[in-house]
Amino acid sequence: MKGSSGGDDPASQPARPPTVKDVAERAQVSPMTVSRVLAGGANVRPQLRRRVEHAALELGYRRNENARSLRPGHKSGLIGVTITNIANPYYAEMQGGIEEVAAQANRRIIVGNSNEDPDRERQLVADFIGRRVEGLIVVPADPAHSDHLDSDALGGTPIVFASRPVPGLDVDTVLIDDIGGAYEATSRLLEEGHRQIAFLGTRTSVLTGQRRLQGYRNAHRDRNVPVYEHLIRTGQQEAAGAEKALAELLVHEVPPTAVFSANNRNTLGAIRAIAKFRSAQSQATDLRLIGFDWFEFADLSPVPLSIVAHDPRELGRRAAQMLLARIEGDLVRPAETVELPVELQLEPRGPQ
Amino acid sequence: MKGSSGGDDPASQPARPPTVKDVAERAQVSPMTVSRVLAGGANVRPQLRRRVEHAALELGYRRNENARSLRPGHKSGLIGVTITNIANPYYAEMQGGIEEVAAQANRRIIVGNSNEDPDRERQLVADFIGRRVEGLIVVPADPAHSDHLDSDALGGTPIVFASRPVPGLDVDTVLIDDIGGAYEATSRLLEEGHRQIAFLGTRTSVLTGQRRLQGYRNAHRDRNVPVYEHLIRTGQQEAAGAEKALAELLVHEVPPTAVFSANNRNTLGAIRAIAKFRSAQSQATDLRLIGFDWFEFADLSPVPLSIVAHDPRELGRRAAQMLLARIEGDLVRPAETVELPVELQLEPRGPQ
DNA sequence: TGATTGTTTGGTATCGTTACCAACTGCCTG
DNA sequence: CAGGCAGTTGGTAACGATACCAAACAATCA
Repeated sequence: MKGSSGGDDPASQPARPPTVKDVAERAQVSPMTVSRVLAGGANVRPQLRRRVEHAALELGYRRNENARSLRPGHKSGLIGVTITNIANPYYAEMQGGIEEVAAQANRRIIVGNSNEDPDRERQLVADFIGRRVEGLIVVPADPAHSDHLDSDALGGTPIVFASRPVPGLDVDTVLIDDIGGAYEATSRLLEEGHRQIAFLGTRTSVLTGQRRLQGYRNAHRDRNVPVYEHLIRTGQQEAAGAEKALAELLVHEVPPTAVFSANNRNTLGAIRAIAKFRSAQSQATDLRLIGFDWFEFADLSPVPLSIVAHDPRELGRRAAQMLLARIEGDLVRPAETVELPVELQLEPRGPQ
Repeated sequence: MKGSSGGDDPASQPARPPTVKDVAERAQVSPMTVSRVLAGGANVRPQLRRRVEHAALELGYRRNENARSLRPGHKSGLIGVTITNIANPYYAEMQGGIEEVAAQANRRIIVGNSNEDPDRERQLVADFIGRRVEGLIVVPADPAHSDHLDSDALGGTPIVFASRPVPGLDVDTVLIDDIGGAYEATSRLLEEGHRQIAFLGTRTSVLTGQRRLQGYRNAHRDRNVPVYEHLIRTGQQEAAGAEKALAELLVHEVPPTAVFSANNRNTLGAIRAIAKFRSAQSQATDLRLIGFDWFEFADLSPVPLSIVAHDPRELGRRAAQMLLARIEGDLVRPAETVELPVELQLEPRGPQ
């Protein structure tokens, strides 16, 4: 490296990155020879090879991958990822899993935040395809507006849905076993003798929430235990709403003796509601609480808590693996949906 | 769109994405006219324009951005981001802030996980430059091994360091006010009358940790309060280590009456240690605890807690803004270091 | 020595796109 | 009716890299 920053002459050069041609001139060879050296140096005289390597180093030459990917047979090495909310630790973990597998396959990920907006998602996907990504991993923003995710619309670019299904599209999908996890948790509560179990969840247009409610209902049905509809409270996206909802239920004439909360936001609200209710009442009326999703510091909950734990990182890994399988040839295999197992932890443990 | 997936003939075509040439043939015009239509359609007869638009839609044509970025004057629209640990919610938030600002400037981010390994970081940066990213945002893995981040080595690609400084490199940097935050927290404890304040932190090769320790020392120095060196415990990267370290201090002959913990991992360990110590002792010996970093559910801590809160999302935003300023022309302004303010929250609040 | 083989090197064309220029159209003006 | 002009269209070249072929050369054998 030379001492100055940028090109050779700070003033005269317009700081254009060097090309094979520049390296070739400096090494007094043809561009082809430079290309050959950079490709491994087979069938190049050692003397020339050293000269070229030296010139490349001096100029700070880097192959232009965009130009390279233009040539027939070459791929971009990019995988496009759209996430509904990057800042959510759950999806952050998932992205970590995707990146891990992609990196092993020498691919980079290009990430966009759809912010739960299908229009934004459409733009992002269009941009990614324009960059000739080899494949897409998408957390679908809205199953009802997903025409742009149809394989026809993608022109053959492989795609995998992560975390949320899109009914009607025949596409590889990786999900958490929402139904099974909710079923297991509810069953546990029923087996412990509870007959009035509150359900706290998000709005049911989020399919994940819908599936967890279904597991709750299935568990009741299979044991011939009636569901108290007034104990089912959906629509709480944030902790504050969940706290309010449970607080109302606790003073109902038929109050719950146990609570199943369908995600960690609702669990947090439930914990607060129970903690406040306990300090208001003189006796220690501890409600039984099971929540879907692990969260940091779950083991420090001031209220006894069990959780349905799962591994978003593994979800990301699996999605990336399925995508790479498609990319590396298997385009005919029928679309597949994988449901990752969950684990009912009676005592929450540390990070997974 | 046609009914079949991929090209026109599922069997005969090798599923190559359509090009301007394909669209031109179908619309019975020259490639140039197609290009013009796609560029906005100025000076094209409406009839032809419609024919081209129709043909493009039918074929599912998308401009190849890689080919486009090859032409002089055009940029890649990519920003490279390397993070030491994507799964850490702190950096996930930061990435969210970067993406937000980048998206507004119609840029995509391409993300790699360095996993605290400077070699991996070097590879990622090389790859990004090969893809002709317009700029880089890097959380430096190891300040001592950062030659590859020198502006000479980058060949003029603008770079911004986020969250951690690299002494010796004259580069735009966005930091948290570590020293000030630690100073403020420690000062508060001293003003409350505490004279034996434990310090829990990471290994000091992480400069962030080093800066927080400095703030702790400065607060003592400015008030002429001696520091008990045995109360300073660094080297705990995870909660388990922090719990053990504090447990040892609590049975020391000169035990702490308050604890300052320099990051959320250590805070978690401290909470656990204090909770266990409290239940072991019969009396309620509540240690005063202040921790650096906000974390989810901090308000649910079973042990009284104050925190030094800051906003990683804003950090990401600022880094992206500084980078974009460089990209969009301002290459001569001298390198700048910004320290974002922190807030001492005596009662932890919800997410920022 | 001439023919044959193998190695090293460079010229040319191409990937997909678009800037630039040239050519052509139809229309208006002098 | 020639000349000019605005509007429209297509040909050519270039961005950076490299696969393919051909040329030049050295080494080997009959």
